[in-house]
This record gives sequence, structure tokens and C-alpha cells, in this order.
Amino acid sequence: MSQPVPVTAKSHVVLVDGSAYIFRAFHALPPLTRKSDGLPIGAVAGFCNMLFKMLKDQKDENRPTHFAVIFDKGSYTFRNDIYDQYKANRGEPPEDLVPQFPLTRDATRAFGAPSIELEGFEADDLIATYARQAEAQGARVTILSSDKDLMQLVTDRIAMLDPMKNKLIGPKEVEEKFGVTPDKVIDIQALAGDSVDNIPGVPGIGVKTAALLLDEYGDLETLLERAEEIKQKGRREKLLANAELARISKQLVTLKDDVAVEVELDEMGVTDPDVDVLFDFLEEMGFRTLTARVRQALGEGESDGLRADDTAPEFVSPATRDRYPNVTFDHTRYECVRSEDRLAHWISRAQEAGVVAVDLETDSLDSRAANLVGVCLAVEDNEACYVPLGHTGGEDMFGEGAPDQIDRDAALAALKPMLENEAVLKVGQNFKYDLGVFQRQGIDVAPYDDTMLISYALHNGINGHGMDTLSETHFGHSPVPFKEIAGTGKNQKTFDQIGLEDATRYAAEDADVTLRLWKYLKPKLSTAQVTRVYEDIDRDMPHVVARMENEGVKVDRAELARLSSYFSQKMAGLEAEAHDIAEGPFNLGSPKQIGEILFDKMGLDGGKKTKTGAWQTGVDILEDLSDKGETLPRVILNWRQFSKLKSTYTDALQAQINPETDRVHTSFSLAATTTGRLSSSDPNLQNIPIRTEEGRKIRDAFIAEPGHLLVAADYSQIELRLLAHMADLPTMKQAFADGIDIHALTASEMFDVPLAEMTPDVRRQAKAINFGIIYGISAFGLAKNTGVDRGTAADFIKTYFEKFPGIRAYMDATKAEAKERGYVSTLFGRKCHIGGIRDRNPQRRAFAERQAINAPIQGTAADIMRRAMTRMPAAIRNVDGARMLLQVHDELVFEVPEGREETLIETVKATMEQAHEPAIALSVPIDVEAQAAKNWNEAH
DNA sequence: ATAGTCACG
DNA sequence: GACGTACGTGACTATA
Repeated sequence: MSQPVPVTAKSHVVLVDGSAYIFRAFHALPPLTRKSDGLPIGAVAGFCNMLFKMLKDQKDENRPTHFAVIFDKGSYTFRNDIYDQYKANRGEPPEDLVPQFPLTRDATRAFGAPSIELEGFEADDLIATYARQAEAQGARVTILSSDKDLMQLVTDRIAMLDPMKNKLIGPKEVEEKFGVTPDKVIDIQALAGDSVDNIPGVPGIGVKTAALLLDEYGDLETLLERAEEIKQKGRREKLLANAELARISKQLVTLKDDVAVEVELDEMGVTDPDVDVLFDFLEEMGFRTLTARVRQALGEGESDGLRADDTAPEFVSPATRDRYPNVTFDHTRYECVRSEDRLAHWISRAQEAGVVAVDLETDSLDSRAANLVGVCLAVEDNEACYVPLGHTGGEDMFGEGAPDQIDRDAALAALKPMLENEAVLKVGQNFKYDLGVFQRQGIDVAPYDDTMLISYALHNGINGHGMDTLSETHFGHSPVPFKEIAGTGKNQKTFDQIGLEDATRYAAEDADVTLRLWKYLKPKLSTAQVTRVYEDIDRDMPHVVARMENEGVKVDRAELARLSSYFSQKMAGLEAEAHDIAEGPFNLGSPKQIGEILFDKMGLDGGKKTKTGAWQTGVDILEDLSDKGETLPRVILNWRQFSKLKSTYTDALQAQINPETDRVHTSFSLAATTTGRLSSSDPNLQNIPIRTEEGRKIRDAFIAEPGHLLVAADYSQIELRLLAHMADLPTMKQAFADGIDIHALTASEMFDVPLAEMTPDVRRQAKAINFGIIYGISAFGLAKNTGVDRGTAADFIKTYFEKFPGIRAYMDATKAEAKERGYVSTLFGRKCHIGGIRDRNPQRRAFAERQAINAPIQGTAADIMRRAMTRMPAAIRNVDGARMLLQVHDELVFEVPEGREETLIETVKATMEQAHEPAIALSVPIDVEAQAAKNWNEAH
């Protein structure tokens, strides 16, 4: 049991929010039951794992000296006297959780920790009391909870730790969440309210608005007193009308930190548990794995080899923050460069160093609309400069007009030799953007590295690759947020309007961080054995893709406008028809209303609810109803199709056309997917309709310039070819070698039908199966997709495995590899990290397994495509006027002067078909089909 | 902001 | 034995 130990400045007090933990564990963990009698004990198991890890598996400086678990007691507290609706929305706890409440208290005692609760108070109040007491003694406190109500307690010495996500919550994180320092959190909550606890707050005021108001007025009371002064009418009236509600809310959310506790803080001193009591308890629960671990830990002493449990958190405290390398950022050393002399000085420093981080600031996120506002260079940690070139205003500018700046063209001319100097490596973060801007200035930056892509080669699937994420992950440092210097909302300043001091602080830091990321991440490429992936596949993508984005694709606005009104007409007709059948108007765009009409009002069968309790009205459901003879579902589906086409394509696309060139410029993301594919956005040009006749019409609007043609070149069945190679499927490989229709071949093998007698229907089923295999097949999924029942689908899969015996071995080996290493690899060595592959929850694990099966196939195809793309500019240089415009995963689109299309097709085909060479040899041929036409529709 | 739906490979 | 499922994306609309 615990022993009395005085709390001092050296103590580390750990307080567990027991009630909150078991609720979360109950929902997050699989529903285990005790073997002996079927008693549900999943939450208790999670709780015990957590306790065990906490007490035994910690590094010395983090080991708790004092430890207790705090629970809620009863449901009536002093807060109910203040506001009778407090937590009135809470239902009864789940039936399976109720018996686990007393067990967690037993568990706490079995581990030798005090279990603390007090009538009339919530666990939060007791935690607040103890935390403040400990802090007063100078001790360090860690609260195990993710409850935001506790965030008001956070200080330099009091941190929270989310035990499920293993995320440390300090003052910085609280500020990220609420936008104010921890001491203002209660004011935020008083204004914003909380639907979970039924705290009313001020209706219509959310966290964001509350933070803004508090920022301006300081605290809640001042705000309420001066509410008359608020400019926005809505906010003013809401606050005036609900001031009392806000005051009550504040009382409700304020934790009571002076509870007359029964157990003193000093009594929580950590001791070893009584082994007999502990083992008795574990045995009784039937926790065999945990029993073994505890035994091992006690037997082998401190230096045991315990393995971290999948679901148990690794315990990290603020003290471990210093594990990050070199994180001192000193903004005072950044220089704002205002003369050509100083610029020359920085350029020569870059030349001497041989490596320089480069970052551009512009007035827009769209690199084509963007005007250059400034350039940053970083040459060493903390040694960075900002060169303003296009600032138009700002608060540190006296009088009116723009500040003194170096002439933009002179600065670019001075920078150009260094940027193009082979002996100086330029480092950028998401460099595609900057390269695109430089290209438009006639500067071809080389050589360069992109820290985003280095991170992508190293950690795809583990963390994001944006600069802020990388800085936080690797350095524990959050760069100055753009919002901090530019504000938010419609009054947000663009970069040219920001004062030079703020601009320098923000911009130079970006370059500084980028250079440090490069120093930190680049050497990891070779240790992780992904140097080839980065250098041979990814590194040249930024300038190649920047070029494609700059080119854009020509779109016929008039054609889109015509289609738009055609779709409108169709929609109007269908809408009238739908309202007629439903005998009343409703919003066809509202899934909620559709569900209510079909299943509540009309009382149709076959309704299913989503996990949020709404009726499902997706295609599957509506098609089912339609097959049963209902007319309304078909009408809805048709309306939806036209609505989609109109809103997403004909209308949205018109708005994206650059009026000067009549061209549309998408943005390709090079590090967005877990498999190596690109993605496209603003607008997404990788999902332009093709599958239906009406949708295909959109493609008529994607055209070539007069005197030019579009060429579309597609890899044919590349994923199935790669599957045949990787899983070693001789029959399939032979079929590809012979140029046989692969889906027909599959059908013939599976259903014993000679190729000559193949029917479209049988072939269609085989095609669905082939796709299913690539996706990590399940009988359910296949059944849903082919329309056969689940038993038949299961038979299909069985037959497939028999006819193509390599498949099973491939799948098993891939799953095993994922489980063993946490990632799978493409043929080129790109690692795809798979989260959840060791998850105890069978559903999540199965999902991860399907990802693992699919990733090497999809990823290898993506690698081949990337290689083809980076080789393409050199390959098509001999075709005058040919330009690469778009990539759609297995397709590239080009524009070429009429008359040269045949040469281009020949070159493109060869480049694409040989893109994997010489890195790998394939036992299947790679085939590319290409066609030229006036528009994208006919080029297929 | 999130959920539902649907467009693509 | 039950449970939910094809892999990878992005955009729009309704709704909270």
C-alpha cells in the first residue's frame, strides 16, 4: 500500500482521472469478457495495463513518487444546486460497464495505489485540489486524462497526459485548443458552453468567437460589463441577453481546488504493491498475459525486457521534452535585408556554405496568381534573413506608401546565379510551390532537396509532412502561426500587407526550420534504406510537376455553360417528379429529408441507419429500392447525378478557369497519399467523370489550343500486371505475354468457360474479382459488388485461390511482413507504413491487412508512373511544342502541335513502358495505350 | 467542423 | 461467434 512521503520540489505526483479513463477504455477497447463467467471486463483490462505501465515501465526521472486514482462519486454534486440541468443530458452508463466500476477500484487497490472519491464532488474537483497542493510544494504534477475540463489546471508544473493517445498536454497544447492561456480556459468554457456536460454558455458563441472576445476584453467579467461596446450586433445582443447564463456557466466549469479531502497528498507515496493481493486479483480477472508480465517485472527487477503493450500508453512527461535535438530558436538573430549590399553578403554566405534553405513569400496560395513578396535564406541554425521585395504596407511603415525595399528585379538577378549554381544545394519545404514561382521568373533552381519529400520517403503513413507538423514532431517546436501575424477571417492580411518586423520573424523562421529539418532528416534516408526512393523517384518531381501546373489545361467555358443549363433543366424536371411522388416538397439535396420521406413517411422496407442514427440513402440502398419497383429512389438517384455533375464540374470548374489563358491549373500534391500516388486539388482534375455517358460530356470541354491535339496515354491493367509478377501467377503472366484479355482469362479459368464462348456477364464478374484481389478481398465486399450472395462470393474466392495459387502466399507473406515490420514495400523499396496492423480490435486489424495487401501493388504502379514523369521532359524535348499537362494515376495527358502527335505517342509510350528499368526487371510486359484527339473525351 | 454522398483510378 | 469490410483520393451540400 501507499506510504506517507512528504511532497517536495523533487516529487512527481501522478493523478489518474479514473472515471473518465474507464468510460473511454470501454468504448475504445474490444469488449472482453471473463472466461469463467462471461463478466464484461474490457475496460478493467485496459485500466490495469495502464496502471502497470505507469508504475513499472517508466524512466527514472518520470517515475511517479506519488500516485493516486480519483473517481467520481454519486451523480449529485454542488453543481446541481447551481444549475439543475447540469449533466442532465447524461443517460445511464452502458449496461456492460456498470459491473466494471467497482472492479476498477479493486484494481487500483491491488496495484497498491489509493483509490479516492468523495461524496458531492467530481473527480475533477479532487484532482484540482491535489494538483494545486502539490504545485504549492514545488512538485511536478501529471494528470492522466484528456478531459478538457481539466485543462484550466495546466501550468508550467502541471501537465496532462492523454492516456489513450499518449499525448502530452501542456500550456502550449491548451492554447492551441482554446486560443487562450490555461488561466482563461474557464472564461472560454463559460461563453462557449459544453453540450456534453450540458453547460449552457452563451448560445451562438463558440470557442473561436469566445477567444476573440476575451482577447479583446481580457476576462469574462470585463467583457460582460462592457458588452455594449461590441461592434457586431449579433454578438452584442447575445451577450447582453445571456450574461447571467454565462456567469452560471462559469461557476459550473470552475473546478473547486480547495476541497476538504479525506486522504492527504503526502499519503500517496508510491510503494511496491503487495504481490499476493495483486496476483490474486489478476488471477480472479483471468488476465493471463498481464499476470505473466507483472511476474516477470517483479522477478527480473528494474532492467526487465518488457515490451510495450499495443494499447497501453508509453508514459512521457514534460521532462522528456529535452530529447529533441537543438531546439533553441532565436528570432532576434534574423535579419531583414534592405540593401543590395546586405543581399550580396547573404548570397556569398550561401555560396560558402554550399547549402541554403530558400523560402518564398507571396500574396496568394495559388502559385500562378501569386506575386512575389519576399525571399528568405537560411545558412545556419538561427542565421536567416528575409528580403522584402513587394510589401505594400504595414504598421511599422511610417507615413503612407510602401517601405524602402530592394528592387525586385535587381534582387532576382542577384539571386539567380546562386539558385542555378550546381555547387550550391537549395533546400525547400514543399519546394514545388517555390519552384513554380521561380520558373515564371525564368529561374530554374538546381540542384535542390525538398524536406517534405525526404520526410515522405522516410515516414509516409506515420506523420504528416507539412512544415509545422515536422517541426513539432522532430523538434518539439511550433513555428510562428501565420494567423498570428496575419489575423484570421475576411480581414486576414496577405503577406504584402504585413509589417517588416512580423514578416521577418515569420518568414525567416520558416527557412531556419527548413534547413534544420534537412540536416536532421537527410541522413536518415540512408539508415532507413530509402535513399534510392527519394533520389530516383521523388526528388525530381517538384520541378516537373510545377511545370505541369504552370501549363494548365485548356477548358471550353461555353461548352461547360451549355452543359450546366442542360443539367439544370434535367434537375428541374426530376425535382418536380420527385415532389409529385412524395406528395409534397422536400430538399432533394438533403439525405436526411430523403431518408425521412422514404422510410418514415412512405414506410418502405430495407432502411438501414448510419452509425449516427440517420437513414442511409446511398446508391446501394436506393438501387435496392428501385429494383423492388419503387419509382422515387430512381428519380432521386438521377437528380443526384445531375446535381453532382453541375455543382462539382460544370459550375465549379468554370470558376477555376484563368480568364487570360482559358486554362485550368490544378495543384498536385506529391506527399498526400500513403501509397505514393499523387493527389489533385483546386480543382481536382483526377476525378473528371467518364463512367457514364452524361458525365463523359464534361470531358468534351477539356480541349487543345487551336492547331493542337490532346494525347492521353494510359498504362493498361498495370496493377493486375504487377500482381501477376509479385505474386508469381504463371497463368496470368502468360496471358499478359500473349496479349489476352485478362478478365476473360480469369473468367475462363474460374468458370471453365472457353475463351471463345465468353459472355459479357461472366467476364464482368471475373473483372470484379480481379479488382477485389487487389483490394484485399472479402466475401462480403465481393458479394456487394457483383450482386451474388455471400456464399457464392466465398466460393469464387476459394476457386480463385485454387486457380492462382501464388495469391494466397503473397497475401500471407505481405500481412506477415506488415505485422513484423510495421510497413510493406513497393518493388522499388518505398515503404508504406501501415497503422493498426497489430491492433487488438479484429476489424481495425483486418482493415490494416487489406491496406497492406493493396499498398505494394498500388504503390509500385505509382512509383513507375513517377519515374516516367521525371524522365518525360528530357524524352519529349525532341517533339517541338509538346507539353505534359496532367496525371491521373495510370494516365498522362499531353498537348502537342497537330502533325507531331504520332512522334509524341511513340516517345511517350516508350518512356512509360520502360520507366521501371533499369531498377527492376518485370516478368510481365508493361503496355501503354495512347490516342490523340481534339478533346479529352475522344482521346480515350 | 463533420457526415453523407459521389466523382475518379 | 460476432462484427463490419473491398484499396487510394477530393469536393460539394446539408447540418450541427
